[in-house]
Amino acid sequence: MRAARARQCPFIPLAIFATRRLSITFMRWSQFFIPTLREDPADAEVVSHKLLLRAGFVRQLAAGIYSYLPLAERVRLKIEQILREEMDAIGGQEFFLPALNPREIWEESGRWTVMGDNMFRLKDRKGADLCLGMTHEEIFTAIARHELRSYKQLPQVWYQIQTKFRDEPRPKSGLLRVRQFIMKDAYSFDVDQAGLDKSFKDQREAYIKIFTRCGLKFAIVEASSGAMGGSASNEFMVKTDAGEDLIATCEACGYAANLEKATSRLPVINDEPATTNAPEEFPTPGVRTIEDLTTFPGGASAERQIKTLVYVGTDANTNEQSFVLALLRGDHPLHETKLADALGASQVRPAHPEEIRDLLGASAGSLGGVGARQQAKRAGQDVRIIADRALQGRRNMTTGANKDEHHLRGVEIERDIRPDSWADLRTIASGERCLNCEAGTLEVFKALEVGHIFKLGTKYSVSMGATILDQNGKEVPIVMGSYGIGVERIMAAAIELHHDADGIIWPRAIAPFDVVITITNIKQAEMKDAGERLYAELQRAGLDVLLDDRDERAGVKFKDADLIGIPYRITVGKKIAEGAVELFDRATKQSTDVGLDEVVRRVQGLALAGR
RNA sequence: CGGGGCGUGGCUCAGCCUGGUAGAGCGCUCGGUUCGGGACCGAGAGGUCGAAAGUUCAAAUCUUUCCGCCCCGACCA
Repeated sequence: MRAARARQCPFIPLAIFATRRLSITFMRWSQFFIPTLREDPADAEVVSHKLLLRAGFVRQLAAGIYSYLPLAERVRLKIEQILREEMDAIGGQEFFLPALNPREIWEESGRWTVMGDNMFRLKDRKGADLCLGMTHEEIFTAIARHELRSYKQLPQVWYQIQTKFRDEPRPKSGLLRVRQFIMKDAYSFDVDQAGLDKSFKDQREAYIKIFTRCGLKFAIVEASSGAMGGSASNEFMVKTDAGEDLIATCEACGYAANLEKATSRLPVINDEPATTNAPEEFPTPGVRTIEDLTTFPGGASAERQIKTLVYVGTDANTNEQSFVLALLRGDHPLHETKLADALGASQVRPAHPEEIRDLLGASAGSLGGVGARQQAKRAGQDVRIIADRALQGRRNMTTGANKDEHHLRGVEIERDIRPDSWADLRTIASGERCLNCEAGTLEVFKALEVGHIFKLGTKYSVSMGATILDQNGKEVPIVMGSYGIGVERIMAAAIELHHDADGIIWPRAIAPFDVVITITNIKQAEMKDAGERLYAELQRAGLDVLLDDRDERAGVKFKDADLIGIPYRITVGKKIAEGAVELFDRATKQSTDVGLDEVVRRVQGLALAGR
């Protein structure tokens, strides 16, 4: 641990002289660059953004682009050190790959197109296309395919801590959603699925250690793999209203999933048998919505209706677009990611009104699955019908007739519509029963994604030709995994979780300093001398110490110290006459008198306990 | 990309509706008094009012275009 700390502050172990000089020069508040602000900056909305600005950690350069000032840099280095230690502990080897990538490599995987406008692109002087890396599957795979030949070389776990670029449609919330950020991304290379399972498990356990050490409370949830491809993925989520994801958790059994994946148990509905053996059309003038039809005479309650949504999906492999009808129970909202996943689509969008009319001959509000295929065929189109599982076995339902202001009743889905496939398409809601256990109820929370691990499988190795010879001398694609952590998001999440009205309360392991010494009156020699002595002793004890030697009133110093969130403060004041100082705990705001001879040991014990 | 808001000293904002040539608080500099929870008094420095074009005798203020930033939505490995 000591060696690790030394690496983080390269000058310390080199020479005693250097240590004293540099430290004494740069860790004094009077010279250290900490531009605190008295008022909340106008542009900041979320707590972490406000505090990072106010406490002098960051400054904004452009939308979603931030400069990290010395305090933030120190936090960054501490987080990265934890990342390195935990990656190294599971056999990870650190790389450093280019952020500037040629177009060709991204075309091999197909993601030059898939990434769309989210990718920053540029041309060099010769006119060749380049991009700024959003993630590094392609580049690592390119190295693997050239250099890895035999199963004997596997497994490999490669990682880097690198800047990523994403042209977010809407950067927001300070460091939570930015266009340039630092990511620890790791990639595993295995011979087979069993190897991947092991690598994935190693990463998962390392992630638990990392986030725990960083002072975050988090949930591990099942998630969609999305454009990354692959078979399984887990997200590491911090519950906070500043987050943009929604997750569902079950207190009873610990089930947790992103809403894009979450399922629940619904009460069984026993339909009355249909009175007819075919759907019956009836006029519904003025009815446009599910709601309208619930109150229309001869209509149906929402859970007895079939909602029909027309989407256009882009195939993830061929990039071809096609129409799809998504069928849900009338009172169930669609989750678009679930639809995309079910279709194997890279993206889906609602069809435009004209497209709908051309396809089905009616407008939204009167659409239905009955006869939709034939309608589409007449229009020279194909349409795939995919139905939510909650509709399975339902009969005597009501839905649109594909004829404006007409509906059908007595619809039996399996008989009258015969969907091409069934899938979980609906968005679940808080309070629904957990599917994973008997007793639990699901709660939905807002959460911030701080890490995401994927079982990629052979998506990249196949498309990019990364193969090795297995034990039988047979050429097989390498089985890959991909594992990311957002460094700034850890920083911001820690603040979202740990702050009060006075400012940040850093978790000890990632605080920019372990302790701040506040000399209440710098002009009093006795206080100043005692502060200086403590400063030197604490540094010698291996702590990161900030000495507040500014010629300011005590109140200003206390406010600033609280704001920037150093876990411990030693106040050198009047009690110095009796040989005592105060030890202030930022988190609990408890202050205790401690003898000068004892304070170094006390602080050392407290601060290092958090490592 | 759709909707909304905002751009005025370093920061937070007023002035704009009703044109007449720029203000406050905080911060900063100097002097003095203070000195354990963002002190007080006095004296200062600091602004092409986001940019361009237009209207006008005259534009921070009115008009047009553009740029930037924030929020909601869409989107989001």
